[in-house]
Amino acid sequence: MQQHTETEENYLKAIYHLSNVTISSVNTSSIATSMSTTSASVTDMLKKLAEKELINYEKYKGVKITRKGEKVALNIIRKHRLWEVFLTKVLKFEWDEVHTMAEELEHVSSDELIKRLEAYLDFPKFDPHGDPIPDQSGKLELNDQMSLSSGETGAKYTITGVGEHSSAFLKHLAKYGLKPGITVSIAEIMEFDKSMLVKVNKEKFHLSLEVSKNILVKKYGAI
Amino acid sequence: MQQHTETEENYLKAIYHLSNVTISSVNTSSIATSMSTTSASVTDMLKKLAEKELINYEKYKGVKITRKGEKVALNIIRKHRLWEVFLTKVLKFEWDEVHTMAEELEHVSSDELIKRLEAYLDFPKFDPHGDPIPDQSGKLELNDQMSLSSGETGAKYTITGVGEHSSAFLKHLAKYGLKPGITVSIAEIMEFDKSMLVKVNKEKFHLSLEVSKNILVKKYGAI
DNA sequence: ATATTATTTTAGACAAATCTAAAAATAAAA
DNA sequence: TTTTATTTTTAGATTTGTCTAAAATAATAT
Repeated sequence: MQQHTETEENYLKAIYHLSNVTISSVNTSSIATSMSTTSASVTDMLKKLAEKELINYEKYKGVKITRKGEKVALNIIRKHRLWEVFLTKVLKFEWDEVHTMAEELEHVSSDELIKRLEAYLDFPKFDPHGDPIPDQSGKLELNDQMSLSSGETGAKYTITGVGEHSSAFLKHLAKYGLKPGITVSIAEIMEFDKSMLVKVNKEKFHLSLEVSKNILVKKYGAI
Repeated sequence: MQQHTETEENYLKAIYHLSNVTISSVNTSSIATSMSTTSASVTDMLKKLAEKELINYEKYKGVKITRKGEKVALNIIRKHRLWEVFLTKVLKFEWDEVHTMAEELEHVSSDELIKRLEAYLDFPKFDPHGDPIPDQSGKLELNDQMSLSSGETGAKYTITGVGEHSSAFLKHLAKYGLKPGITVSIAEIMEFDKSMLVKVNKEKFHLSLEVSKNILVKKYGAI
């Protein structure tokens, strides 16, 4: 069952994620960027993945992940997110420091281990960043969230996730105490640069558009 | 800090274990056997480990682990055993099925993760097989246990560990419900083959010398 | 449409860990 | 002390994933 190398799994995960933010097919250089490697290396790997029917690949025409490849990717993502819940909920790590550890743990854990871990954690539906956790068959609950940047002045929102997972961004949010579960209200939206003033328990923060764009929310009370 | 490959770590672990059951230096072929590989591969790796000063190696003369190498080995063993406790105590796996999973987890977990896991598990001193868990500095509590095979007729003993960790042996013991913590009394020792009849809560089992030799115990009440 | 630029692929090399087969060194036996 | 047997090491190949530099293809601009 577990017939893929760690590297193959990482490529599949990257391709899966890129597929969700790409209109047509995923191209070589975007994979190279997200994997911090060269296009030449990516091309080599694409051949291997296509050989295993995990992706559909045509020379010079980019890549589409197959049903089979998607299942593998979702299984890795499932493991990653469950480990993130374990690290924050059980071992009390901060939500902005668990990504790298989960990145390693996701590859070593057997399906059976993960099944038990999931039960032990009481079947969480979302990870600490608000991303949905696929079930054993790969199904995941869609979280119909909006970007804080499209909110209205005076309205109240509860943070449900983030649109950017870099450590730098997460640490930036952590400084303001912003994370999933926290409720904010928009006090003012600046006309000239669309930056906003938000209120969190009496404290006010100024968020640039770049930041508010990547904060995902639901209307307060809509959860 | 974590500058060694997984393979190097596995070799060090094997050499460390072999050192504890070997009078003089560890030879190439015993390492090859315990790693299920060839002597040629072992020789290659020994050069690499010697280069890093993790072992002392002289051509044709075998190997001695250095202080530095021992620290690395003990750190891996620490991780392995703490994960075994987690898998049995928290995820409710059986003691005879956790070895392989721990073998993978031991390499991915950072020292910080393990420190937190250890605290969460309430600083266990022994793993599910009765083997001592090294602390952060590599110190481990010596368990002064004896082999059940050297016990006396009529005496009562509590199982504290095993001298053999193969899955086959552990599953064999599991069939009789024998594991660390269980108390047995020796009903009879057969003269001709040193096999023994032991009593566990009113049930009697016949154990061959091969088996009783690898069951480690303490006198009942001496814990 | 042709020239220029950007992207993608191939070719050839490299490092890690492994293997088989042959050579060298050590240990055991005659 | 030779001879024989065993163990260990070297030599040369293989696999996986990577790289650089060059060639091929596609996209853009004039």
